[in-house]
Amino acid sequence: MFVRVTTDLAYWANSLGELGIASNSNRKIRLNEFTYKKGTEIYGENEPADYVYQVKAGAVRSYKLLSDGRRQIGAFHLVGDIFGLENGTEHRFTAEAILNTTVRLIKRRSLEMVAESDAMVSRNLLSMTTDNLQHAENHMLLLGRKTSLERVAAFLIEMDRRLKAAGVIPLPMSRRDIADYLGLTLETVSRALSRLHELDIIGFVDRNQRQIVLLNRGQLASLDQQT
Amino acid sequence: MFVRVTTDLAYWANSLGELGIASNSNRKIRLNEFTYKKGTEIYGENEPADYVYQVKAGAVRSYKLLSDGRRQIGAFHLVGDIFGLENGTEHRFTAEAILNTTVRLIKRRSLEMVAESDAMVSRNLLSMTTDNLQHAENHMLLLGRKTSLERVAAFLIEMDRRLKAAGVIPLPMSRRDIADYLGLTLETVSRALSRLHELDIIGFVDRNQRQIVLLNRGQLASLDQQT
DNA sequence: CGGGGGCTTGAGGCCACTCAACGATAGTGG
DNA sequence: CCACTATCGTTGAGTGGCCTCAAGCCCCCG
Repeated sequence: MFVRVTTDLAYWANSLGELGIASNSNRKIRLNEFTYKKGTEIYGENEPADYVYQVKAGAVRSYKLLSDGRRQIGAFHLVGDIFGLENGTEHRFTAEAILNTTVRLIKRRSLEMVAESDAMVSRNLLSMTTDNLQHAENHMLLLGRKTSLERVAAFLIEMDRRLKAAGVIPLPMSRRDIADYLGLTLETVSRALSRLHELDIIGFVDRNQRQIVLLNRGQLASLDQQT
Repeated sequence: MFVRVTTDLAYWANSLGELGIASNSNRKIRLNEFTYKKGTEIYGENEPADYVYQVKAGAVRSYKLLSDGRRQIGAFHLVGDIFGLENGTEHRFTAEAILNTTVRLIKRRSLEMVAESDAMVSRNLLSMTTDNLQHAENHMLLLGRKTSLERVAAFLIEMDRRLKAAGVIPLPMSRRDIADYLGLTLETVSRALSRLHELDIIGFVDRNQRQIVLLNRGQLASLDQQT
């Protein structure tokens, strides 16, 4: 019933190798790596989507802009995440490095070739797209119907799940990034975090408040009115 | 580069037939039809996803609920649209008929079997999922960052594109549905529509205000701050 | 004809936004 | 190594856009 899913570019590169498909003139398939400095753009909205990316180190934000500068971040990409995978030929978001970030790259065309002959890779592509869709669907509920406190609670729960390191959550993104992800202002995010701190639901570790520890996960979960 | 996409259950049923796969004991693949009365549930969130649906007549809303009743409609499904397609085994939305609605059904398992051997159907599945994802991505921007007037303008533009009939837009859904789609209250939607009417951007045709005509599409588009 | 649902409109309230000030920190250049 | 500056985060005061509550109209439908 369930299909094993390998969301790793290395697997796909291997598949390319096994198929005897060489990238450029090399016989061996090589995953190219590239490092982006903090704050730099990886690709822009509506640019041709020639590559697919996987975060090796660092963190990335994907966002859309309105003409007057209002920004909506659609997703954060953390270590291991694959992003920039589009079905069409153009990127639908702008992607920027939040920290100095190293990514692995694979040519979109190569990936399409693997998918053509490897049903498992093809299934993985669909599965990844579905995961993205599911995330977007849940996020629509958050953006359309949740209060500021519920949004921030949901955000912390998501980040706890995705990047917990020894009990603390080392957030790579700023309050403004969080706000633009949650459809709030940075002040509202800050006030919500202060409130959670007052209530002894979260604790701050470092001075710039980027490391957070969950003191009461149950209470946090109850603040986010899930489904 | 571009692949022809056939988003029609009839095509998939044909593919099943060509593959010699019969549904149940019948030799011929038959697309079952079913009619739901206005307001009835087609499937519920978290129910097993055994079927995929295509709207033949009527209209459908897909939504998520919070425990206290807050509702977020993720999409409206109009004539021709396919919905209920999940990659996992469970539906992620509740689907309800807005009007008396006739749907065509196909077994999910059958569809998976076609996709297994027909690369084109497989591509179509990915393409449909991508379309849904793209819609959700745009909707996140709307829900997170647009004003009430911009949301309503965007809604009218979307509906104009999707169900225009001889210049007028015959909206199947109530103000409450529109509000739950746009992350607003029904009163705010009503006020926005009145405002657009005052500005001579839209006109009402019938008494219950469900038919709308766009008098100035350009002005409407400029009210919705696209990308 | 009576009841109920859908829509509009008005009055008032509240939650998140705006504007502002301030402290702390990290990055920069001398 | 140390000012200097820009950036980030918090907090307070006041505003405003959307929500809440309410009333009334119209139409559909029993």
